[in-house]
Amino acid sequence: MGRKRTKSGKIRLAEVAELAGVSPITASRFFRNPEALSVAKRTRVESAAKELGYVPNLAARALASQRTEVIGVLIPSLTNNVFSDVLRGIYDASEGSRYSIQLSNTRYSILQEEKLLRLFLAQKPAGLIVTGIDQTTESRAMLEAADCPIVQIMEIGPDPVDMMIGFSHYDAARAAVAHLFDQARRKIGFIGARMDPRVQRRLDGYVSAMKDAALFEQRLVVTTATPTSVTLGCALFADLLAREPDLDAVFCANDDLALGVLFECRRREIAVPDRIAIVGFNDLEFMASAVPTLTSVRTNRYEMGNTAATMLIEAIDGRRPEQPVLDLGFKVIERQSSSSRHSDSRPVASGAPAANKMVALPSAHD
Amino acid sequence: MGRKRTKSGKIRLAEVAELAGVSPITASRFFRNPEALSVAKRTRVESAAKELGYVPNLAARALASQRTEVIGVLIPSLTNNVFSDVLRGIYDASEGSRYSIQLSNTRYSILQEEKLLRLFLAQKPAGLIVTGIDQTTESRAMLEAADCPIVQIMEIGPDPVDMMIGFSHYDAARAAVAHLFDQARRKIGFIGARMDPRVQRRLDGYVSAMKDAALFEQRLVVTTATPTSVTLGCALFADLLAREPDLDAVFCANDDLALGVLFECRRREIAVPDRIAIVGFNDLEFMASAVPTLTSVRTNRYEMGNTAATMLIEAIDGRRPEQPVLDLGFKVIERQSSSSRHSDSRPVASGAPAANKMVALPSAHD
DNA sequence: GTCGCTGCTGGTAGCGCTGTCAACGTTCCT
DNA sequence: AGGAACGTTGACAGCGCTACCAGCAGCGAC
Repeated sequence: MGRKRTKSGKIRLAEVAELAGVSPITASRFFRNPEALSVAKRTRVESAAKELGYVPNLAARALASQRTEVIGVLIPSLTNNVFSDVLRGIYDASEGSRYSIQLSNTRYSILQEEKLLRLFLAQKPAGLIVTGIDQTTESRAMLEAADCPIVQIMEIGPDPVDMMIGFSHYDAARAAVAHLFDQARRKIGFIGARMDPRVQRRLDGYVSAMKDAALFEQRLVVTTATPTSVTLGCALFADLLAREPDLDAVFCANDDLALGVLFECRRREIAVPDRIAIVGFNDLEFMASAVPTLTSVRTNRYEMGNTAATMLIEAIDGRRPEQPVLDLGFKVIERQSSSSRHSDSRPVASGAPAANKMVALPSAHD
Repeated sequence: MGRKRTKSGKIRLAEVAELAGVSPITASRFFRNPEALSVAKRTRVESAAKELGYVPNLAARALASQRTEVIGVLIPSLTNNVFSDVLRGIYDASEGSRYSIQLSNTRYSILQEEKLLRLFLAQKPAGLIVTGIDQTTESRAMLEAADCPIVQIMEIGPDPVDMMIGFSHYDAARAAVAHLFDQARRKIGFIGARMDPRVQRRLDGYVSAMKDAALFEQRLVVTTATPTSVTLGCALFADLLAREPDLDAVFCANDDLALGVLFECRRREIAVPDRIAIVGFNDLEFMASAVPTLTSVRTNRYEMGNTAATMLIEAIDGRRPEQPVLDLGFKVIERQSSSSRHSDSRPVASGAPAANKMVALPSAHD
């Protein structure tokens, strides 16, 4: 196809305009608001651009228009599976739009977040996606003063900067504990790693549910600031069991920890769920394939990222959502690891788990 | 810190220059090449910039200098753990440099890759990181014509566009099979998903090793184009076992599949490693915690991304590496799942050329 | 027929920065 | 002493695009 662009690779808007027989400004308008052109000129510019293989110079556009077509995304981790799902949703939503994603990693530090935010804002982004609701005062002020749409993701809270999409980690944890109560479990331990604000809120939910049932004891809780891993799940569970040998269930703040607990149980020949029930959080793919299959709290991570980016783009284009705060809810997916009904020896023709029983439905709005 | 910038948020280089008592161009030089200034002016500009909270306008800089400070990164998947480690390495290396990362997802499509490449190149990136060595002819031509440094990552091959960093998937697979031979395994199955070029080369390595030992049989190979998952590992293993009940080992093209195989063995009460040995690929964190612990081929993913970005940035700044192709090697980490000795993990084979020192995988848990 | 409106088009004037080159002062050589 | 060489600085002229506003038809309303 491309044949004319052999001159020197410098196809400017002016060249397109010349070939189309219009002024540069008309050609410019074609790319920003084609409807404003007469049909005749529109087709002329279109074919001229295609013929020349014109690609707009984004830097010039940004300089002249005083705004960029960049969406800044601040997330705490690039490794955590949870965020890679969210990110995929964001990238998928940005494809086909004219916005590009600029990603930065805060490494779970709100000071780092503040620094990155300052950097982003200086470039006048078209929009911003930030993780969580626990910004520094300074960050909060910058976000509030920013003249672009902003979406906070991963959780919901009472006081959105602008838009917000997520779910209540507190309610989700309470639902997980309630499920274990349903299974007649009483001595329910909690293990958590990293203890970022969202994990902390899961712990808070666990604590409140346990207190409501007058079953809370501090020694049932084992946490660490160390980043999460399966190996860490093994170790934390070992600690918990040493403290509390009568344990009959563990609620893990994420699925990696839950898998570690499962492995540790197997290593020690502790029957799951007969002696100890296990519940994880996030419902990563492997939970349904483990043996026994592992109960978890399903969260809508891809959808969260996708919806956040979609809402943001719509807001940038002037179509603000009628409902700026969106609760995506969660579901407790009951599987063998916490089920009293012994469906243990199932047909083994395939690795696919049997149908899952849903326990709780989307969370309430705050 | 920032106090003076309350005027109107429009601090330009001219303001900084004025406050520092120099010409704008001198102030500009301060940010690009501070060494070119006298010490007196340098400190004056520096403090003026800090006082005003000056942040350069990247769009203006890009327009005037005809180049951007963007490094384009093309990867096939945002979800795969392997790439999130690589990405983390890239982002870590880019921090502190003046380059920012622009990430795009090819979704394992070389046509999509070609399209994205065209898009990137039009913006004159400072450098490019692309995955693998299997580009379309058109992509290859564009890469060759690009006037920026380029690093191909994830594997090494005979004909680098520019720089290249990775390891031989073929050799790694051969080493894995050799390890199984050492453990007196003969009927070694292969399961693979997605079958992208790198997985294909692992299969090639497996096939060649098996043929060398006159043990190759087509029915030992089960593959699918479906994206990988633990559940898929269960299913593929079930297929394999149905075809070949006498199987005594499985080499899995990645660790998710290996975990699925382990779960399926447990479900069917097949003893691992007594009846069937399992070897995975990549050595993700959980492999060391599974019960039994799972043998895998360790690859240096974080280091690959980190080194690629570091090399690229150095090359952009004019310091090209003396060695443009870097083989990061691999190690077969023997664990219980393939060991007749039921021992702890130990490396048994290493694919790194003598010239390259093996650096331990930086903790994949984050 | 004139007025004002709407729809489309074009001219002018930058956006904030850097490439290029010239000019200056100083040092060091011959 | 003359001048070459260097280090340092500044003037100028855009980079490619778009905001803003003006102009100009064509139309209906009075």
